[in-house]
Amino acid sequence: MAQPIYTTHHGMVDILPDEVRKWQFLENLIREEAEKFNFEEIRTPIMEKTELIVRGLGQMTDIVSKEIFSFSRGEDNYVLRPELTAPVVRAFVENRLDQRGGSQKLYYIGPMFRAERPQKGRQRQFHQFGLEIMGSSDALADAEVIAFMIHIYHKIGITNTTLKLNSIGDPESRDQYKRALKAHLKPDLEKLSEVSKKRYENNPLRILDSKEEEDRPFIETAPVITEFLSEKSVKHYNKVKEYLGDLGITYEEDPYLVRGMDYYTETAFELISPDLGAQDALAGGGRYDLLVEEIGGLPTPAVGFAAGMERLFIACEELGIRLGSEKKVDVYIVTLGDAARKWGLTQLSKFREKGASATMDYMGRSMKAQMKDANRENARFAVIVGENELNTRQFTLRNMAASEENSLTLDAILQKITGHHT
RNA sequence: GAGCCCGUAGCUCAGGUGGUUAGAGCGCCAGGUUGUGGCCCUGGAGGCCGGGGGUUCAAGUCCCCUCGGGCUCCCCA
Repeated sequence: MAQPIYTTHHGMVDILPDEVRKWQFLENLIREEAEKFNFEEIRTPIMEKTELIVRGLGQMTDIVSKEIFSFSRGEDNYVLRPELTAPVVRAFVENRLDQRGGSQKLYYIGPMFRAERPQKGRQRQFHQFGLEIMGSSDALADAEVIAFMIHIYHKIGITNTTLKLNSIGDPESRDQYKRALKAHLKPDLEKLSEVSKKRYENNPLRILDSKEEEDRPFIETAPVITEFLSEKSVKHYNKVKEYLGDLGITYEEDPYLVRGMDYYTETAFELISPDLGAQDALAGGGRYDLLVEEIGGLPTPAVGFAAGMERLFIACEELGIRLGSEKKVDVYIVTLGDAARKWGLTQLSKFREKGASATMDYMGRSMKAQMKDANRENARFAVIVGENELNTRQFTLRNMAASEENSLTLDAILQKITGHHT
């Protein structure tokens, strides 16, 4: 096929009208449900200062070290946001949202950017929705965040998921654990995979979710982080599990679950779906009690999650779930001749004012072609107007699905259509 | 960053061992019905066979390069 001159960037896709319908459906659902949970939407810029993302997520993370779209303007370096927790925290601090009192419950929907090699369920521009509760260290907050996440998938009909749960504790117990883990691995360091060798120094925890075959035996015998948790962390983790139990949410504890960003503390979780293929994480999140302070705010505990929207759609497709409705229009004005076309143009607004959607042909096509178009557009009614109708002021109203026609005045037609409508 | 697979109409795909005007279904447009959609029939538009180079009398078909796409590893949403 002849190649188009201009195309989207590798891994970035156009969302076309037929697809947008399901996006709007999902976005509306998220907004409705988030409002029910009393969350408020926050929108932040697409780009952020590089320093925020590097400090927030951690220099050594995969995202920062190799997946960032960055550019500079003058002295300043920017990145296209790869996730939204750090930007939301920035906005929280910058705008002193803590001064609104109580805990802040925020949700977001929007595009993120990561310069990875695209594959199924992975794009360079992708979309996430998520929420953050800022200001509470209570396990109730963890439970609510997880409950909302699960709730959305259940609403849609995606129920065959696994919630993986872990606690990575506070920094002190994590340091102790790191030391123990390194001590455990040290004798066999040479036998570990290349990636793991590198991580041994700068990010030993991530060795735990290595999928390299050669690492498996050493991971299996490794100490488990839960044994190193402080009393406080254990208490928190137990509370989270207790609350999830109260909510009837089942989970699977996974002591090897370590999340990709450095800012996580205590609770970590991921929602996995068997319908996604290689990229099986639908959503993930956790607690980040130190991030606000790290970024320059007052010490503020927080917890949140982010979910991939494209991945949610993939799961829907696998499960045969259709989101959103068919396109349709209430009225299609079919005209014959110039006078009728002019009449049609001026009458469209009458229908629109009454709350009905209305359209007509713009291409001067035959009546047959217009009827065909009305059918394709899924019109509920066709209003047919030619010379006869203009003279008698009696217009033909055709119910497309029923194939019934009546000759009526415009007022009667308006009433009939909008009556049906409300 | 590494591996594997694939590029023929808008879409899904046919085109044995190279052979003359490159096909089908769906979709699109028009006609059959001088004022009536979906079904049916007929016709039409639409392809530098992703691009470049090579082999050959002859390349959609064989070889090389390149671009684009898909999947996988790593990691994440």
